[in-house]
Amino acid sequence: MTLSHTILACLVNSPHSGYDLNKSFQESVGCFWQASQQQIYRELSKMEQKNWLTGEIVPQEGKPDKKLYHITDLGREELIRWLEEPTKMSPIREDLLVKLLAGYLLPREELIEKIERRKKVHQQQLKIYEQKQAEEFVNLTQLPKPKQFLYLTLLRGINIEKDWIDWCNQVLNLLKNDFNS
Amino acid sequence: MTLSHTILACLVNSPHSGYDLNKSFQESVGCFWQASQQQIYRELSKMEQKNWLTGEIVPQEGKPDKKLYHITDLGREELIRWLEEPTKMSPIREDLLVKLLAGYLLPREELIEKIERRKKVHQQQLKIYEQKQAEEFVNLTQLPKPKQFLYLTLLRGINIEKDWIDWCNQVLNLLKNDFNS
DNA sequence: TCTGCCATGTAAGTTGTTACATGATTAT
DNA sequence: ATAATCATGTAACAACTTACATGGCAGA
Repeated sequence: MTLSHTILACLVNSPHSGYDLNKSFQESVGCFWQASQQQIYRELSKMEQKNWLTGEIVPQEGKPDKKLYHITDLGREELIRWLEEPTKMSPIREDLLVKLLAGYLLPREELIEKIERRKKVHQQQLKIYEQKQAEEFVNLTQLPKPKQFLYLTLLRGINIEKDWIDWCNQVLNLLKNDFNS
Repeated sequence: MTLSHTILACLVNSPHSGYDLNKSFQESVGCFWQASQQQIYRELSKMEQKNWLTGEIVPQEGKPDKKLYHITDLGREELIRWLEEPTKMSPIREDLLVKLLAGYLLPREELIEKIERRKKVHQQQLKIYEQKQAEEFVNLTQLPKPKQFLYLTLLRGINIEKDWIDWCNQVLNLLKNDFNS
């Protein structure tokens, strides 16, 4: 159950509403942890019950009320306990690779198109990350700590995307030049 | 539900028992799809009910009977239908990155040790993959098709491991030299 | 004798996905 | 008018994890 710990990590510095968290998960956190809105809200309720968080209802003008969640001492203790735990590797489950495993059942052009489409997706994502890097992380050493550590995760995102693009190129080369149809 | 399709992809060429599949998932398939023994057996039952597979009980000497699963025409059709579908990106959920996000809450040495431990794991896995590459995939163009396509997935495994190692080095450098404790 | 391999499964609980539901405000 | 943004939730189902359970054979 690490979604709860990811949420704790987000709340350590500042309170967030479910809505805020959902946006974070789509933006910064999304490069290493994905969660849907429904998961987030359900998890927040559970965490409030466990007293890892307290919810504060904040009225707003012209907008519906929001519920700001603050981390409690218990929540912070739990986060630190978990941080110190040994870390397991996360499982990989990649549809595209399964399709490639059975790729000889598809017409060659169709397969190549699939890989090329995927390559484009990663190129786009890379662009987004690199833009962020250039905009938000200049003068890295002068930034506040939480921001510095966020940078390390962005770096991972950039590496992953570059790596995917490399692999796509390798595969496209093999499919086009070395594998006979 | 892609576990079933991964299993179909494994069974296209030759029948396997649940036990065989479990081993495949630990070895070759494991670099892009992980599944536990329990998941595999449960999925096989479901697939047999849907008539994607037929089970054949094979008595053995000195060993318990095994149940060999064969793909049916329906199963093959389903696989091809799925292969042609557009492919979504798989979600990433990486504990280590979450820990890094909150890394400023841990003593610096502890964090560095975590990253170094992880780096070793990836170095070991890379060694295994590269050994495989050298042993099973010489004369790539002369190998049978299914083996050629399996190679493309191994290539992905190798890339992933190298990429992790690179990232670990980048992070270790930053933590040791640029980030003040 | 104890570990590991062969071979299959059940049960309970936690996570993740998909679809549905509400309702006001702001911008085009 | 229509869509997008803000903001929160419920319900049902599918998938995954962890623990338990059996039982014979082979080798150190």
